[in-house]
Amino acid sequence: MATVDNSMVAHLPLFAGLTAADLAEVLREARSSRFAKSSAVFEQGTDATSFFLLLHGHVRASKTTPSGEQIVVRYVAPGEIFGVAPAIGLPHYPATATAVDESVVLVWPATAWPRLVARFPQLATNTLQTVGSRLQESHTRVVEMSTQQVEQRVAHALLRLAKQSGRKLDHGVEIDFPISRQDIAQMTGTTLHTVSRILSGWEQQGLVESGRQRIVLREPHKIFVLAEQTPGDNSTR
Amino acid sequence: MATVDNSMVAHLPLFAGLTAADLAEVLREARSSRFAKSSAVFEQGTDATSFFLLLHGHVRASKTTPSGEQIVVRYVAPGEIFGVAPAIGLPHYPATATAVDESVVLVWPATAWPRLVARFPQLATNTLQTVGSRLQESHTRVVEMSTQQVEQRVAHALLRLAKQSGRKLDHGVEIDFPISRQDIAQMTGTTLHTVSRILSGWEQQGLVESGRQRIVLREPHKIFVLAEQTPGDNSTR
DNA sequence: CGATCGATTGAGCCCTCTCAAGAGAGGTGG
DNA sequence: CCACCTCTCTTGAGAGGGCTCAATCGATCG
Repeated sequence: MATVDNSMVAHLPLFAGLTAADLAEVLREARSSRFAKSSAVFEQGTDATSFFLLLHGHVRASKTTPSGEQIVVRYVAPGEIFGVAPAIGLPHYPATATAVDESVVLVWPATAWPRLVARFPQLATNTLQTVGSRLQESHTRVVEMSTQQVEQRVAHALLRLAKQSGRKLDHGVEIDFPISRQDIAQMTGTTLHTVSRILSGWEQQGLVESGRQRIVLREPHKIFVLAEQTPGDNSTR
Repeated sequence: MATVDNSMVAHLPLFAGLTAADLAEVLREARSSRFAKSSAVFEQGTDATSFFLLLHGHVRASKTTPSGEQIVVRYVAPGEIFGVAPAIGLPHYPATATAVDESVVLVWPATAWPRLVARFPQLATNTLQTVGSRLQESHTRVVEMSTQQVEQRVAHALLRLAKQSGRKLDHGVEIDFPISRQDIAQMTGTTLHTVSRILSGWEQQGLVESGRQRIVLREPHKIFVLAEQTPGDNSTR
């Protein structure tokens, strides 16, 4: 296992306020690990024995209900921490993490967390900010699911994915990892059929260009307008 | 402003790991404040100048969308912290906090947070756990909104409220603060009309007893069964 | 005792889900 | 390299859960 290149991760929010020496000390406890496309990094319900930082690739965090339905919690982009169950005191992972790409992650043993936090309190503060912004995102999602129609929710979801993991092409912005209609349905609380119909409609209007697990936003601004439009604006809900 | 009674709050998770002397030092920076029923503790979008700990009463955190729709983020019970925007690095409150009861809170100035955390790192760790569990709750809500029908969501919401703020009566469990059909609708992503119809139905079956801003669960177990039942269990969603 | 706010309930509609087929794309093994 | 197989996507038809619109009732409070 090679030493991690410190300079690559030094600027990440997780390590804000740490000196180079501190960083080296933190990284010394981590090992890096590679995950093939579609392989699981960890499974919902299993012991939370590690926490992670994504270096390359993309990871999908999803939850499965007792009755077998799945929902996508979030997509993790490079530079983000995930599997933070140990940091928030959960003995088991509340979700499954799957590499959707060939992915490389840093892995710390859960037992390192208390030690690292005691030594570098900044880590706790930085993680608190990260978890806090995820809480905001989750609340945003609740608001959207409560107040918007499916088409608006899908539009918002795609815009967010494009912002987080978009690759600029000359004819638009492409979501930088394989994503299916089913995935989008699980992000927006609908069915793959409805997502398919919506994307087909957008395709005919020239808003998107999409195929098998692949979506290009051709007219992000028009999609944004779609996302914001309130069909029937009911303020009493 | 009287000194806060330390023994009342010493056992709270926020202060876990602090000595009595530490606690005194933390509390010295807080003042206590009273809020009348229906008054705002803080408003969404305003500067996050303080963070709070609820001592008595109940506080509703709600978000308003640009188009005027409201959703209830959570109800705060005594002993919980709220308005933690300063701790998670938000310059403005992302929601409005309203006392639904006559309520008493401890108030710290936002500027105290960095100082307190530097001096007592345990505070950051403890807050991280709190924010983490709220993230879990929010995800649970997303899962429910994605996979369950309105009746199940209402059942879950009421059971949660009863567990968090239920008062045992001889004929059931009463939600310990005023809560309207509208509030429940805003917690579950539906309309007050649908909530009203559901509760009317339950009332006829003897599951609940309810009135103006008042709900008693007469048969918590039967409501639990209702909450878990999956009408049409669709595992492909 | 009037006014305001919350709750109830009916009627009709529509957005989205469910059920059902089928087509296309990509991967794989012989 | 081709045939096959699987996985994803598409699309139609029909049904229904919950929303919208509308009106009324009841209770609480000043």
